[in-house]
Amino acid sequence: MTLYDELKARGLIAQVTNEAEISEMINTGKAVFYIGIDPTADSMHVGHFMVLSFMKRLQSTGNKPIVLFGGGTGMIGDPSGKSDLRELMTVEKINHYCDCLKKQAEKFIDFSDSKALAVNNADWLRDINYLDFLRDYGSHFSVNRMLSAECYKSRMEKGLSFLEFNYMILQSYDFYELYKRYGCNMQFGGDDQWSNMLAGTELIRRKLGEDAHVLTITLLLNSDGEKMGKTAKGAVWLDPSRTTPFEFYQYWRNVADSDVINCLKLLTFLPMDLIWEMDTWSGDKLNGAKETLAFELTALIHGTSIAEQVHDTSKELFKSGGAADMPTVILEEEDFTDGSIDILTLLVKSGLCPSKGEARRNIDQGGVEADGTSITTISATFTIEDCRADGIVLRRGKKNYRRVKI
RNA sequence: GGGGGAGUUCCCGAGCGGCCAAAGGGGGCAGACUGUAAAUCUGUUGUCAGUGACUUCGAUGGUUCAAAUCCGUCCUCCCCCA
Repeated sequence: MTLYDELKARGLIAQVTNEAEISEMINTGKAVFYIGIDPTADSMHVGHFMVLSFMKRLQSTGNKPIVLFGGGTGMIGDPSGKSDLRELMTVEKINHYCDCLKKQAEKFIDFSDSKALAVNNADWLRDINYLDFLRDYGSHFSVNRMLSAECYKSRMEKGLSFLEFNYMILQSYDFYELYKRYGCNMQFGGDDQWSNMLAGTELIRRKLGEDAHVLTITLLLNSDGEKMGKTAKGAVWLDPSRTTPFEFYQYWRNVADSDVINCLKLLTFLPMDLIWEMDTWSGDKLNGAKETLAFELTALIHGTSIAEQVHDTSKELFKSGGAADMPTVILEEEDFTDGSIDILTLLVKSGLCPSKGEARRNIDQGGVEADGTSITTISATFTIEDCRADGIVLRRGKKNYRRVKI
């Protein structure tokens, strides 16, 4: 199976401008391609991971990736998929984010011996002269065309500022610039970037009369068509200080039956044969596929040893209700009054409940356990002695554990 | 610049000067059922305290015994006209 066929089989490819040429280039390792990442936070999330592993797949057969950090475009903000104007960030913040993202990218992509390139569009965008730019590039963009683009449509009702409207132009200019500088003739990105990316090929054609290509990567959606990689609390981050490896593992361990195979295809590097095999599984067996998914992804991002660790922890926790290694909170003597602490305070201190009211509710509803026994009254208390040694294993609901000790 | 409309608790969205901590939906959380899945059903969903207190309805200042609801100013957004 050629690389392109595999990418296709995995369902990674959403749209392409010219399949024949693109597959030829990719398969022979001749592609010089770029992917843009805008600095919107100090860590990447799952969407970025897909894009990065896509690069990795291509790099492994000799294609040359360019990672473009949006130090310039970050000043504007991409309106695609956003319902509201994003808050403008300071330059310091943008620069800082770029640095953080770059560090993360280096974990996945091999930048040694210029096998890959990292660039920042701040280098050419921030010093643009407005008038010159308008004359040289603005003339190539049709407002009518732009307005019909999918990424602006949704904003036509909510309102779109001129600032954001320019995003597409700058992204196009990036492509053009990279084409000239590095012979970069392909751009990859999330499928929501299709129109932005396409505009770039158009610009290159108009300015240089040459063809450049675009390929979009399937967005990771669940069977209901919602974006995956998000929790109630926010995104699933790659940075362990934002989303702990345990939480990360659990997120994937808990995906719906209908999404496992898709996730395995899109996110892991497991051979397709194995995934086809898993596709025939059902019931409890399919449940096992989720373990594989969670383990594989955690290993890719946090390393094998950490993946094994959280894998074991999860198993112990859910089988026997206890584990040596689980989120632990250390209490201070001051947390106790007269040598004891009540369950409500304890739940809040442990971080299991955000407020005492919430803690009270969880207890009332029979959702709290301490060391395996369910707590039935909110007046339950624990002594300092209880918290010594291994401490107390608190559990809220089915999946939230915390060990508290002094 | 002129005219009109809107800003409500996580989100959407109702809200008569007192009966509003604020309808309804979504989401979240907990319980039952299960496979750490989905679907379904039940409960719950501002904070603190055992029925009461406290802080919320863009910001700020008023009117009133009493304001999310009335008035002034400001900020933000949307629509129409230019």
